[in-house]
Amino acid sequence: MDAFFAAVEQAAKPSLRGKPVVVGGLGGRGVVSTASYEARKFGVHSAMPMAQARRLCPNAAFLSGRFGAYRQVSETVMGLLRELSPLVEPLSLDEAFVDLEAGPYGPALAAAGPAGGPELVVAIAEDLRADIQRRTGLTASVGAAGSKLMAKIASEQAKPDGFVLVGIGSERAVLSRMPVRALPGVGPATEQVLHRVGLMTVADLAEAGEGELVQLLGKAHGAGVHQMSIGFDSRPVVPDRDAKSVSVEDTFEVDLADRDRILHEVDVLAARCVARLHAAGRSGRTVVLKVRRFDFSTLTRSETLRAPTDDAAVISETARRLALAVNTTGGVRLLGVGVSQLADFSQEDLFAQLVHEEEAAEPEHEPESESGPGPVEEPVEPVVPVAARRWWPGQDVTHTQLGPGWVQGSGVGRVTVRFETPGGEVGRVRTFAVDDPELQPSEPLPLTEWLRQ
DNA sequence: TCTGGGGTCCTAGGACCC
DNA sequence: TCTGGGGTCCTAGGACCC
Repeated sequence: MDAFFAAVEQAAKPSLRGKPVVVGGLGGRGVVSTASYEARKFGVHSAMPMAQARRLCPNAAFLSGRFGAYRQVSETVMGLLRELSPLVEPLSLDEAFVDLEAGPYGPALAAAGPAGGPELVVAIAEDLRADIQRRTGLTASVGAAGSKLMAKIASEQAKPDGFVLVGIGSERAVLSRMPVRALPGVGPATEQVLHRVGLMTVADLAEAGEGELVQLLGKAHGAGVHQMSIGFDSRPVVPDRDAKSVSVEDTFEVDLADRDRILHEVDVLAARCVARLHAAGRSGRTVVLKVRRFDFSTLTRSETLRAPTDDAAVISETARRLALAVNTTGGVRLLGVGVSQLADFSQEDLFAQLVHEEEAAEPEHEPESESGPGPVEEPVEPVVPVAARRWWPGQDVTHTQLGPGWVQGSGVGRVTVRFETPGGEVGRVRTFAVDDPELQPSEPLPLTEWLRQ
């Protein structure tokens, strides 16, 4: 999908169409998640500090994300992809690989031969793009090729709102002139290493050979980069990959210095992490604490338990213990709590299993000596988040008299709302007291009639 | 007003085991 | 009388992706 989050906002909010839109963290330490193409003209791009984006493009609309709405659109798009093949591998909310050969067009594609069938592929891709446009009101770009590598590169070239086919056999011709950075997996660090020895293009990499690349980049990465440089990629499209870790983290508006405050935030994060674990019906054996200090130095500390757990108290205590061993003088900018080595069962299953075993073995009952009575469990759940401002830019609201709209901004006891809907005209703006009882948060509206079911 | 959040994969050293 | 060679697990960090 093209500029996905920003495009959803423009589709939902008529007044933003054709205008620069920036979606991302609105706090003092936020970064840009997505910039619309209009905002990109000003130099705004993903991962840029929001403060810099505001300087570059002060007249843009700055919105925090509405992930529920993005997820809705994403599901519609993924559904369309699954009509093309059961083998759909999502990379994120707005991007996926599809193995066309495994789907209804597979036989026809095979019959057209390895280099043939471009007409059919073009037709499939353009139909898909039209369907996505019809169903979501948004544009998508499609790359088609004989491998994930080349399809990905083709889709980059197709953006925005386009289609690019890399025919079988033309991979090296397409790749050769590209900068090394165009290969997925070659980021700033790798690029620097390669540039330092004069390797600038993908053709240079192919010529250098696997030996030299392994020497420069290490075994796995070097071999992988070399394979890509000669256009070789045999990775299959894999749907439904199980997550290998679950983590949550928070950057604070102001660095945390107080030890008790840090421990409290660790508890809050552990609770959020456990909630996600529960929702996924999984447990984990390794607890990871992440700390980013005032100077942006970042470290992790982990502890592997004897068995997987999804118990909030166990994960909280472990994370706190790890936190106590970290030097936090100078202040903490970010804290994170994660769990890995995931197992497919939840704690309830484990207990049930344990009880069974104990009943079968001997009636002796050893109390869980985990921590005895220990410190009283603090109520970590109901803590009001710092960002509990009731109104945030972009938020969906409904007014009892004026109907649906969205928050443009709020401050000094006031909130400004624009009343417009996806299918309607550019709406008018009204301002209310922040505690106006006639104004309530509401659910995102569907972008098109098609999404309305 | 410097630098989010949620992931994946790889490497390297030390402990430990056979 | 002087220290092999593998394998696995754990921990920590780093690069990269969206």
